[in-house]
Amino acid sequence: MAGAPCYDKSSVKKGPWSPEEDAKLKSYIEKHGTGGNWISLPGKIGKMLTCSWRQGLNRCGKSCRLRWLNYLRPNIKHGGFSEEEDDIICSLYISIGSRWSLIAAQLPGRTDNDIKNHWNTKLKKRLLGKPRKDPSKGRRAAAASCRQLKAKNSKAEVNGVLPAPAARETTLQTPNWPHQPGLSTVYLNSQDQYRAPHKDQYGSITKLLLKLGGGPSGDVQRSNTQSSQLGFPPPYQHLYENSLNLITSSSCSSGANPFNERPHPLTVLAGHALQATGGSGFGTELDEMFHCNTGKPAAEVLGGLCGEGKMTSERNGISPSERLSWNKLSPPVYTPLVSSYQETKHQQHHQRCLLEELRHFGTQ
DNA sequence: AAGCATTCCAACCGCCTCAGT
DNA sequence: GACTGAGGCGGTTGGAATGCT
Repeated sequence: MAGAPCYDKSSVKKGPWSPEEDAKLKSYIEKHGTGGNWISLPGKIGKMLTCSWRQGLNRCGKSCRLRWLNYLRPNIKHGGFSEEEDDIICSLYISIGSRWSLIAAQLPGRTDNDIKNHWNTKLKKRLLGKPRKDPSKGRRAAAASCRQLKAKNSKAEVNGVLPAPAARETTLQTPNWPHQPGLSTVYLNSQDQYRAPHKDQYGSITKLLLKLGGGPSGDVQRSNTQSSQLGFPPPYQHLYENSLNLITSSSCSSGANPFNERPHPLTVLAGHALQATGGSGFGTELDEMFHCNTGKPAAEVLGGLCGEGKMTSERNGISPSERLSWNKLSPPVYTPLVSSYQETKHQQHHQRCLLEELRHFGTQ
């Protein structure tokens, strides 16, 4: 049954993994692979035990999977996030929200859990303006480095491989990433179908963007750029621009509509700006375009989206069946805009044109 | 030095989606 | 189409480490 525990809670071990457990799991997977079934993996490990490991791996399959993916898998990096990585994380968070697995896919060696922790403990506070001391200084950071080094080396020792001193040191060095590595794949994972937002999926990004953009009473500096018109103070404009660039690169390189799963960032940002400015934050051109396509002002079309994630069929004026099919083709927010192109032979081309148009308004 | 507060992160929990039947 | 099991994901938590007073 979905959601049911994958194991008998009373009989499996929980809590931190011991070096012995790590060694058992790592050794088995390196020799035999996962076999495509994590649930049965602990049992398989028990059957192949040698004399030196009389006890099986008394862990649930999910726990094994998590441990492998987040810690034991080769080429995993922990800590030491570079500024480039921080930038990418922030930009992608603004673009797609808390989809950590997608963000992690853009940062080789990083796990979704690591990025999530990094965001929650550092980046979020930094962006939201909570003052912090330089995290690279202080006892805690130093101790963390020591812990990390110790863990790395003890792991290697468990596996019978003691890294050379030079190798040990390099494990703590900040990785040197190219500025925007491999970003064209962020939306292109065929497994990543559109998923309806659940819970308050947009809530966190709503708060963040409102904070960045200033609220109705926020003291927001204005400039000639659309990003600042949308309410972004200069320190955060580059994040906004970067998020657009990331999405744009995805779109251009694939030829597919990269926004099948999520609203265009401009749309989200525009909606938040609308909320933040009480509906007066939009240029008349964009408002006219929305009205021309939907018969409704941009405030009505976009404002509703941002608070609720999805628009209702009643609001965007299409039938439930049409809406169902369009859910697969484009995010709900675009339904009223792109529906006028539905009859054409080159539907995707027109969608891209429309997106270009929207982006044009966003970057002018 | 002691005690409380805060930070950090590994691991767990529960929900959702998908594939197989 | 309904059901089931497994994988995957994001939110949350427990507790150790560290900071602060």
